[in-house]
Amino acid sequence: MQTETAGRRERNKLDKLERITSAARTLFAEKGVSEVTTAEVATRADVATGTLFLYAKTKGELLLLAQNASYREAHSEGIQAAASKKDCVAALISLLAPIVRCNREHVENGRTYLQEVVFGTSIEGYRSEAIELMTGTESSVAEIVASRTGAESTRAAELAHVVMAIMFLSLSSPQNVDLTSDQLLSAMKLQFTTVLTAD
Amino acid sequence: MQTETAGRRERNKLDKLERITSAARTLFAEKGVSEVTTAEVATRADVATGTLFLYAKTKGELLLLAQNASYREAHSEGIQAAASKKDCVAALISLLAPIVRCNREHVENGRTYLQEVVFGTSIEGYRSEAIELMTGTESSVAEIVASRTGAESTRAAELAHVVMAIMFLSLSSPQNVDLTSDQLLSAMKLQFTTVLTAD
DNA sequence: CCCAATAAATGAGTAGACTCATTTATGACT
DNA sequence: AGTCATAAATGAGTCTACTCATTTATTGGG
Repeated sequence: MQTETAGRRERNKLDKLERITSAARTLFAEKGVSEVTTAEVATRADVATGTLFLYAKTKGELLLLAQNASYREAHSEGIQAAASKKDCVAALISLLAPIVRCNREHVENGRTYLQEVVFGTSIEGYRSEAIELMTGTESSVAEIVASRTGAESTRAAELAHVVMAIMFLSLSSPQNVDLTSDQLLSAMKLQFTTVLTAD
Repeated sequence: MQTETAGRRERNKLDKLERITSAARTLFAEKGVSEVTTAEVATRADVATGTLFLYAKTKGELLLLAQNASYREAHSEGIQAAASKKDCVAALISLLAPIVRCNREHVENGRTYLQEVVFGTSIEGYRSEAIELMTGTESSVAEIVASRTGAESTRAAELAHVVMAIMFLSLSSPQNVDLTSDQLLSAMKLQFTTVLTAD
């Protein structure tokens, strides 16, 4: 007897995951990761503390769980916005602007998200998902570079890697914590131009 | 009555700092940061746990305290080695090779060091020292770029920033944890070339 | 030399992320 | 329905970085 929806067990898990995700999102947005305890998230999601760690192995994974969806959405937005731009740097900025803005909705959370992506330790789980998102973005960058400058695909891939490095450090650097998204984008634009133009 | 050496108090502090630095260096090198507890370091340095945190505000600062000297030395070595190189990329690799090797003496510690530099929170203390070291290295890079390519100083500074970003991510990326120093340097060289040559 | 002022050291205590032995719920099979 | 096997949930307990009220040491002045 296979019902349309999966079994009770599966539905329960989905429901808990949803409650946890939503609790984490709300609390992190309100107070910032560092001011939220895992116990708080558990309480708000109405699960035991142990249960929380069944759904996210660490507090860092919890942040990734809470934010990955937004980054995915930002990525699609960026792809759409970039499509119409002819100039390479302009296209790159259009592509990355939504990601930068997403990251900067809450500076501390955004920086912690990146920290978790690069320095986190979980092999599978939400970190892998985040890494895939980044890889996907890097591919989009490579495609833009290749199509707008006519560079060969290996060179485009190298440049894409550099572009991602620039974005990563711009968003992470403690020197930039007080900059707005637009200021960050200007700074990034300058570096992209430096890197992509002969002289 | 001003003796040659400072007062007993000052000498005691210096001595404790030396014991703590050395204990941290040894233990971190032996087991890696994550496998060493602050209590262990305190015991080995023969101070109380509370005392440890008088000398380094966090475990991360302790790592910076333990490693900054090595990085400073690596930087001087790099400057020496780069001096004789005419080619820009070759000079950059010579400059940065000692730093990369220093960082890779122990992969986990090296990555944690960088994590601490970028994401740490202490304003003054050993983190500032580490940031100054990085800034100094970036200046050396800028100087090399300016002198070897004839680029204007603003452009050289931008390129230096990019070069540092490439090094930082090369050393931090989880994808690179299994690469040797030489493999990392090759990968970096490729990216430097891509960025510094017109096409 | 003694005393007050100040700096440093101490270690029991706290907070918070995470674990794991036990309990509870679900599903499969008769 | 009843029984077993298995998956999931639970929360008391652990571990460890870090704090802070108390104690101890140093110094400079009378």
